[in-house]
Amino acid sequence: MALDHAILVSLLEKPGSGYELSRRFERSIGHFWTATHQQIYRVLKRMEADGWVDVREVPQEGRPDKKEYSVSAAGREALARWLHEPSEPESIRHELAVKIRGAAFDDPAALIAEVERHRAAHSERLAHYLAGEQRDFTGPGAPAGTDPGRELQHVVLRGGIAYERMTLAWLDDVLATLRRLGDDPDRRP
Amino acid sequence: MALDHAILVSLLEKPGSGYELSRRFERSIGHFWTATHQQIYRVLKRMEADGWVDVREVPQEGRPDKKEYSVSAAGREALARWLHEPSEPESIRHELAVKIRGAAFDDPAALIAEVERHRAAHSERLAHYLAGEQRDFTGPGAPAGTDPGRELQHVVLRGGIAYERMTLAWLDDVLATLRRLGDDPDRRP
DNA sequence: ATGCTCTATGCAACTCGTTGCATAGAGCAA
DNA sequence: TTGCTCTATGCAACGAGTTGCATAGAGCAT
Repeated sequence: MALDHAILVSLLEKPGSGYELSRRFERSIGHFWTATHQQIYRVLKRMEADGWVDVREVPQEGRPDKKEYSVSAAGREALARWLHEPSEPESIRHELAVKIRGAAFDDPAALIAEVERHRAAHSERLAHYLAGEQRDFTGPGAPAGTDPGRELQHVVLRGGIAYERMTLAWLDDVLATLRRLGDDPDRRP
Repeated sequence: MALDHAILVSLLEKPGSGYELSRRFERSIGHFWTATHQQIYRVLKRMEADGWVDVREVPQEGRPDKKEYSVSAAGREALARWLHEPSEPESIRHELAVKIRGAAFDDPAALIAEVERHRAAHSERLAHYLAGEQRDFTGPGAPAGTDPGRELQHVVLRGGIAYERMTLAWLDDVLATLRRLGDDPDRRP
């Protein structure tokens, strides 16, 4: 149940409404934790009932009013408790890997287009991460200083960048393998 | 619902019982798709009802009888259909990344032990993958030849190896960052 | 004898996550 | 004026995944 805690972290970085959170989960937080607006609204409601967050009705002009959530003292304690709990190393769920092994029982070459689509998506993500890094951390216009929060956000982003680079290299390896199998499945030493 | 297809792939590679599948999902398949025995038994039952797998009662000595499942023609077709469908690039869910960003609102240094635990686990996994690669693919005793199935299993394993290496390097980066923040959070330019 | 682990299968209850749909006012374009 | 998109919140139903428990015979150790 880490969505609760991901929301707490995001609200500590900046208070906001359910809608705003769902937008954030499509971008920065979403790079390492996804959630739909449905999940977010439901969890916010539960956390409000548990007293982990405070709500403030914010009237707006030209758009519907919103409920701005912020983390309460109890919420901070819940987060601290979770931070001190050990957690299991992630187990990956890589659908594409299942498809690649499954391709042995179908036509391996038919997977090439699919892998190329994935490669393009990861290439785009990498470009997006690198642009964000320039903008927020390493570029000339980026704020200077050594705020711990910023440094930690940066190291997480570096993880995303490393992940995308590794994935691109692997997908190239996969493509080369699929092409080799498609080329000449028979005449071979 | 890729668990269905992961099971089909595993059964095509080698028929087996629900119990055997759950063991496999702790090892080779489990490196990129996890499942408990509960899930596996339930999905096998559904796939049997849908005619995707055939069952054979196998009496055994010294241990309970088992049901050996194998993929039917309808199951192969279902797998082929899925292989030709496009799928979304994975969205990662990295709990540790949430914790790292959350550490800004607690004590960053308190996370060091946790990150070290993860590092040790990934290091062990890498060693396990490398041993498996030696045994099955690159070592002197490994079977020669260019079976497409083996080549595809190998490229998936190379992906696992690349992932673990990347993760280890990133965790070292994370540790260095956490130690830097713990060292001297005050006296700094 | 007693308890432990391993093989082997399964039910029941629960939480987590997804999908479809609904509401509602503002702004904008054809 | 009709339809589209954006902000903003939410219900209902379903499917995926987890956890706890139960059964049951074989082998092994104390």
